[in-house]
Amino acid sequence: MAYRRTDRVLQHLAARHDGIVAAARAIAAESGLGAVQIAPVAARAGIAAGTVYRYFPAKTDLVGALIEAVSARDIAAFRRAADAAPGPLSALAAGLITLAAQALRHRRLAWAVSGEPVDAAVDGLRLAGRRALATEIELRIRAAIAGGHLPDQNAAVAAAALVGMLLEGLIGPLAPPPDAGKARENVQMITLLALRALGVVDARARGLVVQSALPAEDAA
Amino acid sequence: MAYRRTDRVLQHLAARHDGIVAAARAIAAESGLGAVQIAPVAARAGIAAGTVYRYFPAKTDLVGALIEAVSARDIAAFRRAADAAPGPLSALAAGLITLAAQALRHRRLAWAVSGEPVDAAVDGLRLAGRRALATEIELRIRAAIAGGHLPDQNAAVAAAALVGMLLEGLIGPLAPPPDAGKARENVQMITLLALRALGVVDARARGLVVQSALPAEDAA
DNA sequence: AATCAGCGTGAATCTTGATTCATTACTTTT
DNA sequence: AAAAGTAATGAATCAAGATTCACGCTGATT
Repeated sequence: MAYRRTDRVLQHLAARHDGIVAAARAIAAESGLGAVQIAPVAARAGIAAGTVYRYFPAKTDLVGALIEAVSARDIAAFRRAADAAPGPLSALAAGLITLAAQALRHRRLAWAVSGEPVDAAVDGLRLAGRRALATEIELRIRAAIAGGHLPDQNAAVAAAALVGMLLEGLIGPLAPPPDAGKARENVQMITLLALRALGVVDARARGLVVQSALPAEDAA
Repeated sequence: MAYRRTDRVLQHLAARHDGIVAAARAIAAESGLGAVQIAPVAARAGIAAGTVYRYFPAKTDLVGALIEAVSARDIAAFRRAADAAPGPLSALAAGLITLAAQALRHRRLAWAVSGEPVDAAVDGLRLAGRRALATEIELRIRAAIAGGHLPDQNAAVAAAALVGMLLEGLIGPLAPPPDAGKARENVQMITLLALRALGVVDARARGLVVQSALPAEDAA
């Protein structure tokens, strides 16, 4: 017997694993999920195509890992922003504006992970991430309703609708072109729409949106 | 010289053409755009695979025709409903509720044509249909703003956001399951969200939604 | 240093569908 | 009914990518 998996080896394996996901992510961010193909990913990660299969049984699993990673990041950002806010309504506002800003910042990637056409198998994976995000939003909506800050309504449907609104309005094919100058403006506009959709009156919604200044955080 | 294209022949050709599109549409409605493949479409249309190419230079063109047909129908329905309404705001309400109802009625098809993952080429085609719809909505939003029924806002972004909201909220992967019993309820909920998003206050929005009874029109 | 287990390789193989094209079957014209 | 031109056919061809695998390489163990 030889070659026990020492720490060093384990670490190397983990690094490879992450490197592959990172390569996939980079490609997705640049050219969409469709461009996430084994050969290019491997090339980018500096390994052979076959090697990818030592880390992921199938391409679907790789894409799944990629989607999960991105989703997790989005949800964490939403939660962080919401938790830092003083009340349920501003929590929602902060969370939504954070999501919107994030989506816009990593536009291509966000679209790849949540909207871009791929295939049925991948779609299932996406669903999980998307649902997790919707659930998170739903929770906050419920809280705001409970606190009397929003009219009573079906929080699940509202959450789903908001997710669609954000995605399509900011990064979908209909969204305004990525004019850097107007990014902030668009984020605010969408957030305003979202808050009003929930039943916040115009004036109050505008106030909430302006209040929640976009933090300039970053991360690929 | 022989075989001039008589009426009879021309008619036959047109029927074939339509039959192919219809077959594609049926398959898309049942199993999504991904299932729209030459062989199955041909089989369904009762012809050989090669024949499809006598009518469409490439698969992309066939899919394009399908998408265009469905989009046109949706836009016509929206316009009809909006035109029949008494004022700009109720026109919007009626149009949106019609779209929502239509999407829900032909759920699979609507998703195939507007949301389902396929490939980049098809995406371009979709864009046209989606954009046409958004433009139509945008127009109505502008009218309502001009009439002082809505707060001033970026109508283009709002329209895009609404389209996303409707699609995701009703037929996207996050949408509530197609519980026939609650269909009407969901349509109303989404429409309510949409109107409020535009800045209509809750109470008024609810009134508009209830007013616009869903016409029981139909068409595959 | 010798040995061994698992890692890495990348060319070859497989799969899935779109697309082509030589051939056959129809329609129309004379 | 023969001629002449189209339409339809569907098996064969192509293309794009995912996946496999026999073999060489490396680090771990003794």
